[in-house]
Amino acid sequence: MVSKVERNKREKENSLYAAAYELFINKGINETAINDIVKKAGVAKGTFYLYFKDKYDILDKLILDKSSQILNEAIVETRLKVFQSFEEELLYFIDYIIEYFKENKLMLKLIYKNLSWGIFKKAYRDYDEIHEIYNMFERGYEDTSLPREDIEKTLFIILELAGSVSYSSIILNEPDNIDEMKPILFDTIKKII
Amino acid sequence: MVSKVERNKREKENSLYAAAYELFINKGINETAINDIVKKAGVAKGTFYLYFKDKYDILDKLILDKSSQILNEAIVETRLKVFQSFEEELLYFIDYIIEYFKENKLMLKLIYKNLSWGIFKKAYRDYDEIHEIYNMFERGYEDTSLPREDIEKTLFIILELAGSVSYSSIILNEPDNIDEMKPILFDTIKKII
Amino acid sequence: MVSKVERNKREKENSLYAAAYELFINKGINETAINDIVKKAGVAKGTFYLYFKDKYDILDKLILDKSSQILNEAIVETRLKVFQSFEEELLYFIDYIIEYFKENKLMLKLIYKNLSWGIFKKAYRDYDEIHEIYNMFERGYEDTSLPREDIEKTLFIILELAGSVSYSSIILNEPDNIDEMKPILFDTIKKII
Amino acid sequence: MVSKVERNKREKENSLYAAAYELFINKGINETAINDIVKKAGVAKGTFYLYFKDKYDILDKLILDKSSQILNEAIVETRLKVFQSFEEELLYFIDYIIEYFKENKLMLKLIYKNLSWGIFKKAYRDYDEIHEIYNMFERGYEDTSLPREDIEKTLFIILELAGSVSYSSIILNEPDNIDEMKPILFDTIKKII
DNA sequence: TATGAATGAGAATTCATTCAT
DNA sequence: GATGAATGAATTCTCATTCAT
Repeated sequence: MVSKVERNKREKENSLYAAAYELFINKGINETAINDIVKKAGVAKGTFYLYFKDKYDILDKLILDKSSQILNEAIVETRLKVFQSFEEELLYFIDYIIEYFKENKLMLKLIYKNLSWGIFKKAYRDYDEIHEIYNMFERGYEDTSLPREDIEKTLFIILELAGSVSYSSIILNEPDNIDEMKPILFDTIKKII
Repeated sequence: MVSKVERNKREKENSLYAAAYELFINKGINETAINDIVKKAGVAKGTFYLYFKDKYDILDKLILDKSSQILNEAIVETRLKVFQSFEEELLYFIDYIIEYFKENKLMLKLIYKNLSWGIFKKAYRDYDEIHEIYNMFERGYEDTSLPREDIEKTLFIILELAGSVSYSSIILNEPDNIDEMKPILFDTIKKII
Repeated sequence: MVSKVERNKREKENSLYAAAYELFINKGINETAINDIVKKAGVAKGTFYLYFKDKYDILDKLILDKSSQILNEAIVETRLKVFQSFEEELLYFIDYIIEYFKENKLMLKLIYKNLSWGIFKKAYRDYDEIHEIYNMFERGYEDTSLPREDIEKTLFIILELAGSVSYSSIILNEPDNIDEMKPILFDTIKKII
Repeated sequence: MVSKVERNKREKENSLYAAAYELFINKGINETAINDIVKKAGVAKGTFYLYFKDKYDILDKLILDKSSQILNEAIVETRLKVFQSFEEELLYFIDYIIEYFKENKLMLKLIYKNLSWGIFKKAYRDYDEIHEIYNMFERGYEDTSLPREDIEKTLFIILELAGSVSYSSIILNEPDNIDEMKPILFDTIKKII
């Protein structure tokens, strides 16, 4: 059973997360002070330090949490569908994430600029569902003689490509908006796999 | 003739650039104070504000300057060589930049995290040599029926891909070091064009 | 019961008020830096911003406080006396304030140059005693058919007159010192009421 | 004959005056830097110091100039008219100034808050026309046995009264707007003389 | 006279962190 | 665990004034 005290702790921590997310998104990270976070969260300044080391600690945890969540959602959704080919499956997965970020531009901004592979590797260890991305990809290549490492690297390259092109087109509309870029991006990915 | 005063101004401005670059690279942007910059540059604090609005102003100008410079160098070097094919030419150009950043990791870190396409578009307008990248690419496609815009977008995609993969492998060794990644990156580019 | 913390806060705030007053009076407002205030008050610089927005915030509050205090003192003293006529009562009240400022020239200087009617209206709302001035005046006019508004305006005119003449004669000895000006000022007021 | 050099000097000085006036009026004195003034005037920073000691030097001269000018205008206009009585004449004179400031609120603000009697006495010495105010007043009292000094003081009192009431009603609409205050102000002045 | 780049002291303000309650 | 007043170093930025040209 979770005690009342325990629940209260969780609530405080969560309100800190929620406040920090809101502020990082809207004001930017540099412009957000711990003071702002605790005020918005409705807790005392000292309380922040009971849960987090500093601003970058809560930022990292936030990024990790949000990005894992989105990836997981995309995986779950992809698994629910049936596809004719691996290509179709992969593009559906990527498209799902792109559509998500189209609706959540600010979150994309926050995540993309601050998601380091260091954080991501942690997620890879801790969150089982993330492995599923790799598994899907590996299944797609199981008939080829490509060494396992090269498969991994190719996956990485595709994800980097999709990530950087999406970021640029969604956030900056450069070189064009995401809907114009998608066909070319998808064509390019098809060529790669 | 350039007057003594004019020469003196240039010197101050340049020493500010040099100092800021050194500090941004080694200490990081957040950790560098205007105070640090002027001290290193050997000018008075007020002098900084004579030339720049704030820290981010000098940063933007620095990024623009350094990245244009590198691109230009790569273009010039590529033009000096003779190639059998467009593919060979493009890869030489990309390789030149990758090799440059392999030797200047800190500069890559500074530029990649802070180069916005907004800055870059400015460079595209102001620095003639940058157009040359596009021209090279266009010549490569002159026999195809691809519309001009799609050529542009494809170039963009290739540069984004090369950029993000290089950054990740040079700076973070993820998913592997740059020398291991290069063959796969180049293969991928070949598939795309 | 007032907690220790609460008492401590009050002490800090008061020492800031006292220090600011001393400095504004003796050095002038422009010449007083926040630094001077906190040093004199014996608190940390940040503490100032815990209580006040900036220099003009503490100034306004100070002016409001001091002027309300003096007005209140004058009202209380006037109420203690018995007068033959309203004229006598009003002149006693005005004289009380003039005499006070004769002894506190610097305070007069500070208040007069910075007391805006905006601040004063706030005092009128918040400090009950201030209403008493108006009540006294109204009683003096209760037999006349003058509309209420005109009574108010006449009071205003008399206070403006007394204020500006006192300021000029006490601070600048213009056109003569206050003791020479008083008979004429009082004659003038008698003519008005 | 005025040399070209001489004319040029005057132009610079005048443009400094004009710029300072504009800025003092619109931004306030504290918020106006010498930098702002020279920029607006289109002269070099050093030039300012060839003509003025500091910000308060140009301010004083400006105030003196503007207020003398207005007084003079009022005097000239008053002299052009014929009046039935001295009372009528004085009120016309005061009304002229009030109407002027009704149209130039910002100038009133600047002048009233910064016109010290010290400056004004200087004007009294230097500008002949100003004596005319006193002369007009004295003529009004020439049949009385009032000593000269008391006449002067009464004039002073009336001007202070008119000044402070006008300022308050024009700038702050306190206790009412100037058009509502005028009848009472004029009645009061009538009672005084 | 006129210029305007350079100065650097100093003013305002922020903010992470501590710690007594 | 939770609080929030207090701290003061650090940072940004301003601006009057000088002086070589």
